[in-house]
Amino acid sequence: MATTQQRTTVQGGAVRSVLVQSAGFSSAQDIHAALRRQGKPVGLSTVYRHLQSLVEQGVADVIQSPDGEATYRYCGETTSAHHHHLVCRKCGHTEEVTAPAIERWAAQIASKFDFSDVDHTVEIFGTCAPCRKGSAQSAAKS
Amino acid sequence: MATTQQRTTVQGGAVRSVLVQSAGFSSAQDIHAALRRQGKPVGLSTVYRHLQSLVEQGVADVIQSPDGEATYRYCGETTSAHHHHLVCRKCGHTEEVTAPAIERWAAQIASKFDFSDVDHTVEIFGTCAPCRKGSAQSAAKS
DNA sequence: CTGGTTAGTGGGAGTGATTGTCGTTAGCGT
DNA sequence: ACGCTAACGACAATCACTCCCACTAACCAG
Repeated sequence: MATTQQRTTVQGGAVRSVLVQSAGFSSAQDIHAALRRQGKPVGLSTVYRHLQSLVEQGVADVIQSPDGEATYRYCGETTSAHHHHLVCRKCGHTEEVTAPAIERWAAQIASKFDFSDVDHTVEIFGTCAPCRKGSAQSAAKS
Repeated sequence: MATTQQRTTVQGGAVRSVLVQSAGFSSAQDIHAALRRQGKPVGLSTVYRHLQSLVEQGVADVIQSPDGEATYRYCGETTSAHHHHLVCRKCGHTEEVTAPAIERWAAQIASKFDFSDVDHTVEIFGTCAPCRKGSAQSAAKS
């Protein structure tokens, strides 16, 4: 009743599936390209639409890459709780990290300045060991 | 010899001055508009160029606003050290916060997963007390 | 199974931020 | 004051993302 009707479409599943399969964060454009590669020429608009709804449903996370591009990652079932990411800026490999201390700190800071409805973003970028050694990391994206 | 020559231009000073005067984070476009308003029609390219160099010099901070726009803030003299921000998502008021614990935690996480060249972003968004009360805050931006 | 209703689709145009180009302008050392 | 060249600025180009709208196909009766 309350929930708007959601039709299960082929494209919706495809987008979700790509997101699930990809290891780290992928941009909408990446996903669109991957879909075409798989022989499923899903429209760009559709990709964005599904990405947005996945985010709203809480099964996907968005972070803004340093160059201002929005990147998405499937984080649904594994982590119902709030968490953050440690992302390799070369291969895109992502580790999920939780830090209760950070959450507490954020809440503390917020109350200290009397801010309400507090939200926060914490992302750590670095270079993972494999990428550091084999600087020619070309196997990331086929 | 070694250092590249830096010419002190009127426009450079103007951009910097606008950044210093503005309370919170402003987008490049905002700054450009402010400059025109002040009767200094500085070119948009020039604004971006100066903003970038200010960031490189470490006197300005950039964060990506939720809608993907880059926003800049003057953070030079007050804080030579690494710090983060608590931003009111209504009026844009910004508090600077430092958290050695966070820095330590980030470094710890990084070494745990053997990541090097680590960088991180921590931004806290909330609604400050004044904005919460007077929910009809229209005085923020003219 | 069939038909109607309408959410979902797609592609192309539109938008808005940011970058690149290149001839012109104006600091700065001589 | 002169000349060299960094900096400027207007516009074109790019790029991620959104909008529009006619078309397709899911879902629900009958």
